[in-house]
Parts: sequence; structure tokens; C-alpha cells
Amino acid sequence: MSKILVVDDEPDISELISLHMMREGHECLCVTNGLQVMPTVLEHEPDLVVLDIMLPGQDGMSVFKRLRADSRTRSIPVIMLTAKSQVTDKINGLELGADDYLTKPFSPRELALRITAILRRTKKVTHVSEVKTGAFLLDRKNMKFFYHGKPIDLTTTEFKLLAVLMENTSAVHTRSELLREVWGYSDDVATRTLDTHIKRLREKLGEAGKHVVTVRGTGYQFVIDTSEPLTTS
Amino acid sequence: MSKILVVDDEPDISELISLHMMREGHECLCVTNGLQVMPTVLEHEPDLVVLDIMLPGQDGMSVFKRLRADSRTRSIPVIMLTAKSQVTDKINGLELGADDYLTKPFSPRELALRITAILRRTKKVTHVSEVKTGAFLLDRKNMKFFYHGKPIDLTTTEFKLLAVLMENTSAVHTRSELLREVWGYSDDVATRTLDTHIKRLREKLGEAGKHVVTVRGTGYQFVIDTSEPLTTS
DNA sequence: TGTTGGCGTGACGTTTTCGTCACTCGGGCG
DNA sequence: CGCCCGAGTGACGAAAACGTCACGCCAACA
Repeated sequence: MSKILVVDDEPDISELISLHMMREGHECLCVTNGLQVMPTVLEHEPDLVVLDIMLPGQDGMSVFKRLRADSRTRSIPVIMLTAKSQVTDKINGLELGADDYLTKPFSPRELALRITAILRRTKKVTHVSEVKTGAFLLDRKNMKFFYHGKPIDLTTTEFKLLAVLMENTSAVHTRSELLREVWGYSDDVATRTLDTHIKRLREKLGEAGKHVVTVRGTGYQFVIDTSEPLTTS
Repeated sequence: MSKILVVDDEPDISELISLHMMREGHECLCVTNGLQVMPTVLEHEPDLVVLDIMLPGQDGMSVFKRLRADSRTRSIPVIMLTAKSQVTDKINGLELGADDYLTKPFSPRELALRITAILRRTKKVTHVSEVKTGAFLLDRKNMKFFYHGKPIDLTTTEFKLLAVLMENTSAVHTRSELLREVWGYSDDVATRTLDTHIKRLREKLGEAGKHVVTVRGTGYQFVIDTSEPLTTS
């Protein structure tokens, strides 16, 4: 499931897109005013943005330029929509770094498929090279971990463990899952090694160690917002 | 620079595309018959395929399906071209997993930009997460190394060393470069630790160790084609 | 309030990994 | 042919990383 932001001032269009996206299993947000885009993107960190060029408040192309100017939003794929079908406009959009471009009227089904095609490629990128969540940066390429920009060096096992935990911060990772992913144990093994490594990880993370949260009876979870309560049943 | 395969039976189109691609700094191959596609792809391993649906010999859609059926070619992005502009066809192509779809007549500039947009995303995937060269596969995500599909487990230092060597197989990596990249030594340090690790690496690689080549007086290089002579000045 | 089971923690012994060193080997050169 | 210097190699000790265990704590539940 991916999070998609639709920027369009025509409610009909937005609604149509939302409907199709949700049918594909995606989460969908809508904004109508260009000025709302940056704040919304920063808050919700969508996986993809569908952006209409014609907007009230702020021109769509300007919005796009601002998205590309900020390092926090630069890597988010953007699909542009427009009523104009002039080739020059299309080229303009693609040249600036848009990932795709559709002219109205378009088939919502086609949009959905183009979105899927782009997400299929980008999903890998964000998940494989670097995992960045809040003040944390997990750099797989150099096998380094940064907290607020400061490097913390971890052993191979610690790194793998943290990597699995950070891969999905919204899920609780069970003990057996972690033992499988990090240690390669296929069947359930009674061992306290996991506990020990969690402890060592917390030690090295120092103040940040509180983000590694125990879910009693199940496993562990990496939570970013520590004020947010856990979903305990 | 990326390698692009254009599949089209109209020489005009192929030539036009080639011209634009080369202007963008890409290498370009052309084939006209659908039956030539699979062999050509397997031999040259292009980074992207531009595929016309209407082909002599074999229907373009069949070619595409075969590309997607084989694990060796599955991940190569495909852009489809067609004379028909019916929405159903377009959807058909995208649904099957094409990365983009253009209808003739199209602006060659737009095609070039769409190619660039796709390559921008895919480049990262292949270069960051996995380095694959010939029979070697360096999997950064799981910190594993495979030779002919068989896993070889390396220590952290060995892995880093090999990663740097494989990152660029056409360059000789100097001793000081390796000491900087792997060990983090900023200034030149007199140490034999590099030699020792090269030795250990060769031992673990076994028969494949011969690809780690000494460049006397300079450093080391990972060469894939061992029959190819080194560029000694 | 007492019990219980899961988890945190410190300590310990083992194994792995690492860097250094001394010695050997061999290519390049006079 | 003999020298020289850079690289290959085996051994060794130190340090790091790892897994296990015993003990204590505390949340959950009766």
C-alpha cells in the first residue's frame, strides 16, 4: 500500500482518481490549492504526487519546482496532469524532471496503471539504498547509521537488526521474524541472543534507544514518534 | 551512459530515435524483427527497451510477454510504441507491466525525456542495491555475495573491500583509495592490512579469486573478462 | 496482593575478525 | 645474472563480536 497525494482544484477529478487509487489498495490524500502542497507533502510524506498544472493560488509548475528544490521532497515521483496537450508543455514538464505526464481527458484506469508502473520502480529505491525516518538515517551502501547526522558505528548483527526494524516502523516485528531475518534461523529457536543484541543496540543508540520499543509477548518495534501510543489490543 | 535497444521495423523511426538517444549520450542498438529481440537482449543486456507493437516476424506484445516471462530480462524497463491510439491498447500494455506507452506520431524529444525519466529511477536500483557483473552478485541489502548463484559469506571488511572493487570494474583502485574507502584512513598509512585482506578475499572467492587482479605499483582491480589484457601504459 | 512468565542486564567463555610482522616469492631493471 | 622493491603468505596476539547463562525486575493477571 502506498500513499498518494492528488493536487487538483476540480473535485470531480480528484474524487475520480481517489476512487481508482483506493480500489488499487492505495491511500489517497487530496488538496486543491497549490500553496497547501509543500506543507502537506512534508507532513504526510506521500510516495507519489499527482499534480495538475492549472491550479488556483499557485501555478502547478511553480509547485513542482519547489518540490524539486527541496532535498526532503526531491525524490518523490510526480505525475503531471494538464488540459493543454501541446507538446511543448509536455516536454517542459518531463524536462524539469516529472516522471510522467498526462493530458485531459485521460482514462482514470490509465492513470492508475501509470502510477503502479512508477511505484513498482521507486518502491525498491527507497527501501533498498537508504532508509531515512525522521532524525535517523540508515546508509546501507556504507553500512553506517546516523542519528541527527552523527555517525554511530554498529556491528554487522546490530546493523542488520536495526535495518529490519527500521524497514517498517509501523509494524511490530515478532521475535521469530527477527531471528529469521537477521540470524537466518528458519524454525523457532529458544535463544536470548536477540534480547542481548537489542540491549547492545539500545546502549549504542543512547538517547535514541528509546525508539526501540518492546511489545511484550510479541517482539519489538521501531517507533519514531514516541509520544504516539502503541496499538495494544 | 546507458544502453538502449530499439525494436522497430521502420528504419526511419529507428534512426530518428537512435539519433536523439546518442545526442543524450546513450548507446543505441536496433533490431527490426521480433524474433531477434530475446537473443539480442540476452547478449547485450540493455538498460531499456523501446518496443514497437507492430512488428514482422513476431507480434510485439508476444515479444514483450516473453521478456517479462524470463527472470533474466524481467526487470528491464520497456517503453511501448504503437500507431493505434485506442485507450484499450494503451491500457493493455501498461497492465502487462510496460513502463510507458507512446502513440505515433510522437515527438522524439518527448520519447528521449521519458527514457531519461525512467532511467533516472532504474539506474539507482541496479547500482545501489545490487551490483551485478557477470556471474557475480553483490547484495548490499543482505550483505551477501554470490558467485554463480552460490553464496559466499564475507566479513564486513572483506565485503566493503569487494564492494569498492566491484563498483567500478574498469578502473584500477589505488592502495590509498582502498584504504580511504574501506578503512577510512584519510592520509597515507603504511600498512599491510590491505594485502592481507586481498589474500583472504581471494581465498574465500576460490576459483573466482583470479578476478581480483594486482596492478603492480598501483593497486588492485576487479576484472570480469580475465582474458582481456590490462591497460598498462 | 501474590504469582508467573517475559524481558532487562551484567558477566563470562568462545569464536571470529583484525592488524602486524617476518619471511618468501617474483617481476623489472641494470 | 644478480639486485631491489613491491606483493604474497603464514603465523601470532589483541581486540571485537557473539551466544549463553543466571539473576533480578516488572507488567499482567488472578
